[in-house]
Amino acid sequence: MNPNFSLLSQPSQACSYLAEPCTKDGRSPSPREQGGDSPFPWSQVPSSSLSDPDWFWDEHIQAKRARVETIVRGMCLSPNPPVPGNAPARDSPCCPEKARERKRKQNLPVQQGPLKPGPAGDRGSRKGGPRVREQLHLLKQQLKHLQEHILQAAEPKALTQGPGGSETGKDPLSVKQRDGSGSRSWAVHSDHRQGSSGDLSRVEKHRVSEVKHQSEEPRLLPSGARALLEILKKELTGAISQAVDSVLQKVLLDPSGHLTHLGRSFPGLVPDGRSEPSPPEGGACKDPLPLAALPRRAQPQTGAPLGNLSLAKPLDSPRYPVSPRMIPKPYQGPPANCPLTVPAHIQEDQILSQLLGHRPSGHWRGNLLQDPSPQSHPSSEVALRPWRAAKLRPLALSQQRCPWLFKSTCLERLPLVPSVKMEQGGLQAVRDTLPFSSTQIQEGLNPGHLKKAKLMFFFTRYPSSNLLKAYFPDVQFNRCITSQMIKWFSNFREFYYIQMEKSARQAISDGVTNPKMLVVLRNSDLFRALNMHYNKGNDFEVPDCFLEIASLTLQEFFRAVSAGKDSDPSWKKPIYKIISKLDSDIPEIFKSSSYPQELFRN
DNA sequence: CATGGCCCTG
DNA sequence: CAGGGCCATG
Repeated sequence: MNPNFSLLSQPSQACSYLAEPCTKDGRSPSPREQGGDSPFPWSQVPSSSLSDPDWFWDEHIQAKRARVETIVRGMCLSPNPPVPGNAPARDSPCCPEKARERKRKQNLPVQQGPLKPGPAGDRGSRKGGPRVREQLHLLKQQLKHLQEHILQAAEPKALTQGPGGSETGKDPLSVKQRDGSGSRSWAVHSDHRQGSSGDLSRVEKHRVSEVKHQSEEPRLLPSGARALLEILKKELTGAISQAVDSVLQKVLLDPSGHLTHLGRSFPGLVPDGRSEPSPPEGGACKDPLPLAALPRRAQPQTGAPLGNLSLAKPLDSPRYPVSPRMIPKPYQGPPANCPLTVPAHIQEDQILSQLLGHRPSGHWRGNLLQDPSPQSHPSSEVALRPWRAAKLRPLALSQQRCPWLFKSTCLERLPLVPSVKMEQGGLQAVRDTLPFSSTQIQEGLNPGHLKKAKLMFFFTRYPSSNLLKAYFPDVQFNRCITSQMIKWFSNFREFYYIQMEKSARQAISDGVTNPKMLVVLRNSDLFRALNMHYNKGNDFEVPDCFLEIASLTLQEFFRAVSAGKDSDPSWKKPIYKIISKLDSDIPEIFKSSSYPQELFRN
């Protein structure tokens, strides 16, 4: 018995056990923290606005107004503050252009908002913010005027209310006490955090309170004035409610765009449920390491046991200095047979494919939808079936994809677009401006495809051509392409089996007798070799299931060789047969045509 | 005959 | 990794 080999009690079990030993390594998520989910002013809006005393102004109108004000303030804080002076240069390619866009947008119907945060989301928000603000501003002014009228009409007493302009003029505390909304304020607070429904319900609440107040005040007024007051109030509140609602919708939709934007780094986006999907207490086992503590970049795509987030890189990428942020660890192996991983993948796929993979086509989809050209495919289908869309419009797809594909291929060795954000900004611009001319994404397989194929090898050693077709939606498959890709995997296997055989023989010569003692760990030479081959740059977290398969393969080779079967010319066949049955499901994320982009960074 | 896998070679 | 030959399947 060689004590140097760790024991794998049950080879066929939870994949995440294998790598445990290496589970430490203090990678700190801090750098990402800064760049990632931090800058979301809008996320602060709720709290700041709620803590604002204005909220409890008993005068309902004032309250609404305060809300509007708050929202406006929030908008000002939003990612692209139009505030002069500190305009983030990185995000504004060219100011004149932006201004033009804004102008243009102003003429458009205000609808769009609820339309879906889709592709145009980013731009929409950019222009939407200011636009909404201006609308609000107008409304505010109107409100002011109306209020003045009302107050004049009402009575001098109103003067004490000092409604004029100061939304914070009044002492909120007294107000609070008066209507005993102290506790309610809290409720509202929590409501607000709930999201849209909360906001809506709050609006309702205000409406209710309106009624109450209305019954009180008006009796002091002459009937005529009272009627007028009521009408005005109604109109006012109605208008404001609408405005507020629409603004809220915008605010709530826009951020979602941003969210998805940084999806991978924004914790909130990752359903907490995600932590559950880990294998029955086992997979995550001794990894109570809360998700929060882990580099969050890894989470979203992690559909699997996070068991080994860290085993990650015992190896460091030799040549290219990788900033921590650049190590996305896109995916944690979803143990082939790990249940529970599916939902996560799906979610991830939805999110990513919408904003990553299909962002480009999404762009087109957007156009399609907006431009109801009769001949185009039913937009619903196009919208609903990204893949379909891609297939239906290969030309468009290639046209749009090419530019940035080129770009990334050219820059293959350069730090790659760190995130979607970049793509949205810079690349989108590039895409929009580059001529489609030299684009023949066509039947060509680019290095990205190869890389992706290699990564897929971690999950499947014997992919069917259909599977390949499914996972390379941006490839126009033909006989040639298909066989080339099949050939790739054949080559991958070859290397893989060679390594396995070599390693098995090595173990034998090392005196190992029990195949069960053979386990492929992340710090083993074998793993190093494999990783080097399939995951050069080490920017992908090799899934545990692969390690398990590798271990098994190793053991099989060991058995065969030590049994002297290698004298038989086709002694490997049985092994192949075994291994060929152990393919795992490939994470949905790989279906994203742009997924490999993420990994181009070496 | 077509497809796909393995093997060997460059 | 690509090519080409060989072989097993269907």
